[in-house]
Amino acid sequence: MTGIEKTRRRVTSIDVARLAGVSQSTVSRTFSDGAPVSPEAREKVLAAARQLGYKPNVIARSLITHRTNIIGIVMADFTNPFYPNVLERFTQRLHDIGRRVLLFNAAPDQDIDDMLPLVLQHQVDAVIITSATLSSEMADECARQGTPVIMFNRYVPGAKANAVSCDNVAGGRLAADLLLDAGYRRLAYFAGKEHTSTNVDREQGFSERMRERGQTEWLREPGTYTYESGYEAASRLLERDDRPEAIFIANDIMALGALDRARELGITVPDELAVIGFDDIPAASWPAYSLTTIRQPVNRMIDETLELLLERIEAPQAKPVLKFMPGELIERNSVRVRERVIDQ
Amino acid sequence: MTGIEKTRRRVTSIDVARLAGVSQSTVSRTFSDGAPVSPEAREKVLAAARQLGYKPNVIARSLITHRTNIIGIVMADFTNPFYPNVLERFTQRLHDIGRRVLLFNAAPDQDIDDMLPLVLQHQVDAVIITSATLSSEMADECARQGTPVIMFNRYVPGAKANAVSCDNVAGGRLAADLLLDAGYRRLAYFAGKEHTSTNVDREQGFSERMRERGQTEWLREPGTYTYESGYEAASRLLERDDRPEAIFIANDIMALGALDRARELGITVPDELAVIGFDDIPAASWPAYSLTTIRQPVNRMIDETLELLLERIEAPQAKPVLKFMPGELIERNSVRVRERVIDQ
DNA sequence: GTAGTATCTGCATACGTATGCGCATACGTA
DNA sequence: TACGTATGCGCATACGTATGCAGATACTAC
Repeated sequence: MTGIEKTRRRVTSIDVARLAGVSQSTVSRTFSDGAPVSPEAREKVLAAARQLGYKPNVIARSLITHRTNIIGIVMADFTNPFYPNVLERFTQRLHDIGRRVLLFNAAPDQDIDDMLPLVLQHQVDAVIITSATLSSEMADECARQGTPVIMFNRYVPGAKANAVSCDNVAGGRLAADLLLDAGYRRLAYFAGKEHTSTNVDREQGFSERMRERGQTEWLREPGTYTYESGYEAASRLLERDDRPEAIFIANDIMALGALDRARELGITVPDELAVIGFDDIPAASWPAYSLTTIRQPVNRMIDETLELLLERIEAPQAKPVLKFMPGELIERNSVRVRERVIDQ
Repeated sequence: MTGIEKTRRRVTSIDVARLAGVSQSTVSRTFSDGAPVSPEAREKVLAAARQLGYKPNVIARSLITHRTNIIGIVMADFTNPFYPNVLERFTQRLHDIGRRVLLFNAAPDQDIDDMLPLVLQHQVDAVIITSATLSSEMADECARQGTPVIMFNRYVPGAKANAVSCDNVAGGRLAADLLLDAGYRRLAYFAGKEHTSTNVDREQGFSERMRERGQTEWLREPGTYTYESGYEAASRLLERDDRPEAIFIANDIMALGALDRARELGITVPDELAVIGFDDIPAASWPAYSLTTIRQPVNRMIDETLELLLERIEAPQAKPVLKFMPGELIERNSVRVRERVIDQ
């Protein structure tokens, strides 16, 4: 090209100003939207900028505007296919509204509280935390500093932090209803990670509804929201004499593990065993599984999260909000079609 | 707490200095590793910082050091389970060496060239591009600005950009050998996205080896590296009268789609049909599929990428490098065990 | 003709931190 | 005691941009 071979020094707004014959302020204004610049000045600046290959330095800009346009996202569980999907959509949507994503990966059992100060040092405009929770002290710390925090798919009942989540209690009730309506009686619940709000709520909804419908006993196996834990829970339970007829499994990826184990044991689904999961990950619809599940309304949850996020960036001190969105039953072939309900 | 209720103004190193009775420089030195500070001064500073809740502002720091400790990662294909895994490991490893990740999501057919200027504006120390390629002009632009770029799992033959990739040609040869050794003769190749280096190389290796071993004809179906495209390619091919005995499929997620379609059609694997994939994603090892595949050495590829990255951050003008790492054949049950080779 | 308004511009300063430089102090040596 | 060296410190400035303010210009209205 006609390349300026300075090659070394980075080009700044001052260089552009000099070349264009205007002040540095005018260059700055040319690259800020609303600012008043005459068409001629703007043109000279843009030409000079093009010639020098100038791009505004967002670091320097952030320092003075106190806005980075960066959103911190803390993500804990990449092995569950539900979350990469969530991350992708968040990233796309945020990109479209001019925000960038600073990604933090919390190790499975790492305390988020250690990670958050690192996030805050970057002066992010807000933080989204998925599949992990925050202590109330840390939530307070963020509030004090004026950085909004939104938890996605988790919440802490007491804490002063915003959260958007699926209505997992209602989802658990749906699952119980579906299995009972279909005529299954010996049921089981495969738990996800203990003490997570998703697991607690799904189990609570399931249990509530079971009792309301006169059921008092069912089996329970612990798990960790991984494929392997679903596979192993199924191993333990399906070789018993009193093996269950139907299982509500706390998430889809565990359910796939359980279905694979059932297949290995020659147990046919849904005749000898029904399985219902939670999330509706892509693999749930694959013919190999055709998993009946409760779909989380991911798009709406993300919409709500972003809306809340933008609100809180404007008004950080507003009162924390919890939003719950209903899940949707997706019937496939891992639960037999429900009998017509005659009595009751 | 005993909380200072200033609540409004953000606390700076000057505030800490005033409270600690030292200069702002000393505060700065206390929070920079190698700098000389007396133990007493350091203690006073840390106490004051704790009391005020001070955390260094990395934005301001970057402005003057010309280092952000941020690595830009551009990721194009979240739906292929291979990549979330890669992203997770990159994020972890970078975190461990004190770097953060600024994440960019390129839409499937979006031109990366439009996205890169946005990345560069953030003064990232380096850029990693996965499952996407860069024009040579953009590569030059990055070089000119002194920002190293490394492509992961893709490369552009002519471009002045670093790349780390699996040796896909060798992988394609492995696949051909495995299928021919096992006695399959009517073969097919299911292609990934055309014009990607992964697809071109895998197909080239496969074709080369086929010809070397006297094969001149095989089938070919186009695809896009998605589950659906594998499913559909299988639909088209498996209902023909001359359907193939064995398929080399350009990646695992497509192979899962093909296996599911074969199952629906009642075609037994590996007796009536063999399938070999590429990547070794987690689902490949699930009993439902038990997919024979060529494993990419992800950990070593990531190690190499990071090593190269750190080198190039120190010396951005060094000559671009291409690194290829061999894949490993993982034999499961989607290809029958190979016959003992008698003649030849 | 003057006053008033609207539009644009440059000056100066601020954002929060890092760091070269010169000085002060402490220590060890002869 | 005098000197050299090493260490710690504060001053001042730099990083690259945004923006309040006042001055300049052009235009309108009276």
